[in-house]
Amino acid sequence: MGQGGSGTLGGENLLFLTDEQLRKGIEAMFFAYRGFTADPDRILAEHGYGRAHHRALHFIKRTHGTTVNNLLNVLGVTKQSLNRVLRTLIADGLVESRIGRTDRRERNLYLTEPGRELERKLSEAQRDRMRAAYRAAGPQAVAGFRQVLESMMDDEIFRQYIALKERRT
Amino acid sequence: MGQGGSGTLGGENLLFLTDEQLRKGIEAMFFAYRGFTADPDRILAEHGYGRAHHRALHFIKRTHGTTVNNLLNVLGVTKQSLNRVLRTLIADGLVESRIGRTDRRERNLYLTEPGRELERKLSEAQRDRMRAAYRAAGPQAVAGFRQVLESMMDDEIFRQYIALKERRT
DNA sequence: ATTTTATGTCAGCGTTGTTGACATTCCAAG
DNA sequence: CTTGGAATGTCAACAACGCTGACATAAAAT
Repeated sequence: MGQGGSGTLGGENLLFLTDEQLRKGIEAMFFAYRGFTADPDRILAEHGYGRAHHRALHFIKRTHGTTVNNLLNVLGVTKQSLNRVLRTLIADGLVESRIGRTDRRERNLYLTEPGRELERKLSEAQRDRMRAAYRAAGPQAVAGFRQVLESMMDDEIFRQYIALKERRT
Repeated sequence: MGQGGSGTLGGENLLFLTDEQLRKGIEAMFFAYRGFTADPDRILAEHGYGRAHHRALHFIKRTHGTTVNNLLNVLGVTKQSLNRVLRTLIADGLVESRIGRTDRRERNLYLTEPGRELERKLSEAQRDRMRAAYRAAGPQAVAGFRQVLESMMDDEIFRQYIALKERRT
């Protein structure tokens, strides 16, 4: 949808896609992503963690009881890489790993209370920045922002993630 | 332009900033950034380089003759970290490092022809994806996209970069 | 001329990505 | 039931790229 109405989008609407415009978009993405991760990074550093720990905490919270396998599909890293991060989180008591009931090879992952607390702190910092950016830009800009981001994702990965969430209900 | 009409943005427009909406934005940022870097990453891997090399090539092209010091301010990394990357690029003949004329401590950095060629290949891959996303979302969405990204940056870093570009003219 | 400051290089460490080897568990074939 | 293969997760070792510390060189200040 939305592509049918190309009649209103004349050739002049494609002209604005100069290399210079695209370059500005690319650089904006680079600088913005740095801002986007800056606040959580500071909190993580205090705890001796890195960005990978944040991602794990985030998605374990999002999909309570998920397995290691599910998680690494979403995160797009190898299980070995994820495992190192999980090991420290489990050792520090932020994540609980229970052996699967139906399949004993699987591990179901849950946040403990301390885990939820740290996740909340990280999320809040990131949400604060996102909220400030949203407010400064306005609702219409936000809609555009989301549209462009969703077009920029690897469709494959994204659909996988969506499917994963739905499978869990 | 466009920002003057804040009168049309009532309180109800702030209500949409639920935690759930913000979370979606955060995840979109995460997935989109992965898509954003995926194509260049593949090309870089073929050459035995990483993302850091891409960033260096990009900004050396953008600001021809820039110094190491300028570059690491833009990139937001330590000079030691940047140096490792620069060393390989110089050794491989993609970047030329000339001793500064006015200040012999400085090194002015330039892309060689092979350097320009790789940079072009990387940029094109990234621009292709950005262009596709822009086209799919439409001009208005693009404007919003840029607005939100710019609000999300660390002002300090961004202003530094802008100032840097202007100082160079 | 000597000390201080600025720029860039070299060495070594930590996080987090990678591949390879392996233990455990499940399931299907015989 | 047993055996062989597939799936899940863990352990080990390596590479990319952040970081701090130590240092050489050049410029600037005293």
